[in-house]
Amino acid sequence: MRIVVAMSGGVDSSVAAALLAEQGHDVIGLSMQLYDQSGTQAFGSCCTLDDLHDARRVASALGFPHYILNLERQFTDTVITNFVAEYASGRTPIPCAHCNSDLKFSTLIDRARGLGSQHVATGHYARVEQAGDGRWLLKRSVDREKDQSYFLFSLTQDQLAGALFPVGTLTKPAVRAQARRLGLAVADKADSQEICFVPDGDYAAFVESRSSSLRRGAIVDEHGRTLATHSGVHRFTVGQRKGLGVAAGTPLYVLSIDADNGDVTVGPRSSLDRSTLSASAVNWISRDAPAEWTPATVQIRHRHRPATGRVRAIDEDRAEFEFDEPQAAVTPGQAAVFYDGDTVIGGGWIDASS
RNA sequence: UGGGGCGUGGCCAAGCGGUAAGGCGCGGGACUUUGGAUCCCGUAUUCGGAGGUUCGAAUCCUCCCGCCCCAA
Repeated sequence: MRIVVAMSGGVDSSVAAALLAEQGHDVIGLSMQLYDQSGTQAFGSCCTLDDLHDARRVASALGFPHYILNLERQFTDTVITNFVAEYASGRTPIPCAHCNSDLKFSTLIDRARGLGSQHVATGHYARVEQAGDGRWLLKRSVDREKDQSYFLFSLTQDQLAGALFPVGTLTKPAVRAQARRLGLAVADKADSQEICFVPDGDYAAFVESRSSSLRRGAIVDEHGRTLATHSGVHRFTVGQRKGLGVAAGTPLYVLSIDADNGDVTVGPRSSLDRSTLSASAVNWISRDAPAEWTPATVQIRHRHRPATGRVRAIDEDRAEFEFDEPQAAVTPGQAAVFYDGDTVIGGGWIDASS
């Protein structure tokens, strides 16, 4: 069948494309150009000119077509706009999750259809399976260390129906081994990390350059006493320890951020624990929204060890989760993804905790 | 300028004659397709200043400088 593969230029998507091509599929490689690269500075880790070039080389070596889509405007309108707005409002965004749902599995899938393909493959470490009732399931990858199902929680049934994750059943070492076997030039390329569109990792400066409403304010303790001032709520995230610039004898962590008055409340690590969370824009995948408390595990950030507890839907849009054991730093803006074993039940964006 | 206390790295702070603990902060690294966390490493040739005593002082003595408290 004809399959469009989203190629970032990294090892994973390259191997994904190569394996599908090797299996005899009619592969078309697509790469997304996401931001202006007129500058010569070294951009982050994904989708740079060099990466696009790497993707092209892989496609060329394996003999399938490769096209570059200029999605700068869409990327700016969705991912970057959301990123900046979230930070400006005192929340902590996950651009990768938005990139997946807003670009890779929406815009890209549209282009795929235009190319006569119903399928989009990526290099994500996750699995898609169809249940007996026809429902599409999103599951963790075989390599639990690399699992990226967390970033894919918002995929709809339609999107999952057309999604393929060829490396989801492989371990990372196996993927690299495949890359070497296939003679791919990217076999030893470093894993990507950090925010791809922030060149030097200074996301605060990035936000400052794109936002007109930066909220300055005070760093206060749990009793409301001012300890210091800060130059913007976007520079903080719940659970943050470093960068507060306040020496208190004992480590201080950001407990909450109030973008309305600019207060960043800090306190000891023990004050970070929460026993419940609520999330909105919840996407239910493996089942319909549960009206009753349902046993589940939840991941509240990438690489968070899943916590046990129970979940239920509050209404059409929202869900709440009760932890068996308190969890530290439940952060608004991050995703809460509910699992039943390896299967994603659903997930949403955290907006409160208690 | 009566009485008392104190001045140790950016902050806090041990040490009170034997050759500068520790915490926080900060810097670097590891980890990581978000941010954060976590872990590891680093961070005062020098103790407000100048003399003196001593084999040897941040630690004892003298003077000076600067803070704080009480009393006026």
